[in-house]
Amino acid sequence: MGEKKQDHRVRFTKLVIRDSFIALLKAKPLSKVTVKEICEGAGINRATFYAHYADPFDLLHQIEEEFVEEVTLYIGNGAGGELTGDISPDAVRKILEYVQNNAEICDILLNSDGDLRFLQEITAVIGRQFVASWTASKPVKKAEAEYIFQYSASGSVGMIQKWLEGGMKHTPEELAGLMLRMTQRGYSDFF
Amino acid sequence: MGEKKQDHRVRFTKLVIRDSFIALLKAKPLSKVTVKEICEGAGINRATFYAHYADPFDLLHQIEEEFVEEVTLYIGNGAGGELTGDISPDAVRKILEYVQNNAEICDILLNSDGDLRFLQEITAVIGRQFVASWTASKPVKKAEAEYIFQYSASGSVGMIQKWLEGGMKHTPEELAGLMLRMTQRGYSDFF
DNA sequence: TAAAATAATCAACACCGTGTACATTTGTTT
DNA sequence: AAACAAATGTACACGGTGTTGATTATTTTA
Repeated sequence: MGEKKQDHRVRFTKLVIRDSFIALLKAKPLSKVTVKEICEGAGINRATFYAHYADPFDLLHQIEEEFVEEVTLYIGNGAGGELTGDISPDAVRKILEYVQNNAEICDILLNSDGDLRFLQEITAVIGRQFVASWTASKPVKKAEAEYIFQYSASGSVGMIQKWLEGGMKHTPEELAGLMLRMTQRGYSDFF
Repeated sequence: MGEKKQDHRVRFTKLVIRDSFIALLKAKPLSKVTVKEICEGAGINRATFYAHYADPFDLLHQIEEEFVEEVTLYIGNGAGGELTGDISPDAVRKILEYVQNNAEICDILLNSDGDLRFLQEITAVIGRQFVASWTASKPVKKAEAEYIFQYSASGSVGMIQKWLEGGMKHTPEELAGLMLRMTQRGYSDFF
């Protein structure tokens, strides 16, 4: 957001690099993707790559950051922004729709040869939202709370992974419903 | 198990390689660990490494396989082997104790720069156990079942991750109790 | 539109880890 | 002691890396 509009050339370059990179990630793990390959696939000089990214990891991180930004945006204003004590079904649905619309990248980031650090980051983001929602409405036994939220967040992300893996045969609404049901049921005993 | 007892030299070599490797993994991600480093740390010739492993990934996979073997072993005979319909608290406790006793490797495999494929494998193993336990005792609505089991398995593994991350300040019993409580509560509504 | 600024290209370079080969030395087993 | 297996040392070609400096192309500005 703080970024200036970039040169058309830069926009184009970053775009082809990104496309080539993702195409490669569909076929092999990050660790085996070379800068050379990326540039050949993008039809770009290798020196140009280094003008924008330190290495393929750096490139991946930038893609991941974009993703986190988008998701936290959706999380922030689910049904309108207010904390109801329950996680807003609307927020969950919106996130799932976003995942659906970006299935290609999501599958790469969350499944197969994805980045575990990133998975933990996403899980933490979602977990934090659970914490915010629940501690606002009900008192929490601190000791157990962390584990419970972690359980719920990991479980939710795991559901999303399975959903992606299976080709998203269910609607975001269906999945959101199931997810909230599991989550709230898990909490009901503790607070 | 099917392996013959190895030459003392081989045992020693594999041991020092493994130790050196793990030490490196504590400091940097697998993708940045070189064969050269491993051998220098192990005080071993590079050619010797290649006599036993194809590359560092291969080495990691062998370590992971050992781990999975152990865990599936504990899962199989929790309270004695029979399926009660509930997941045996004893089995869970034993797994957690194993994790505790091998905290160093577990932390490397499951947290930080670990292998996402491996995480999914472990999750699948645990999920399968949930399936076996529950479908044995109660009828399941097939459509939702997969997601629910995935949720529970991911949640459980997530709890273990957090436990490791925090330095295992709680006993295996405490964690096992919390885990089963979350899991069974999640199911109670569906079956 | 011309000039200044920025981006991409091209070619060349030293560097380093890789994987393999083969002869040699060390140790294990029979 | 002899036969075998494992580890060492050395050397090699190969390929990707990251950087540099000069050149060409494109965008911005004055």
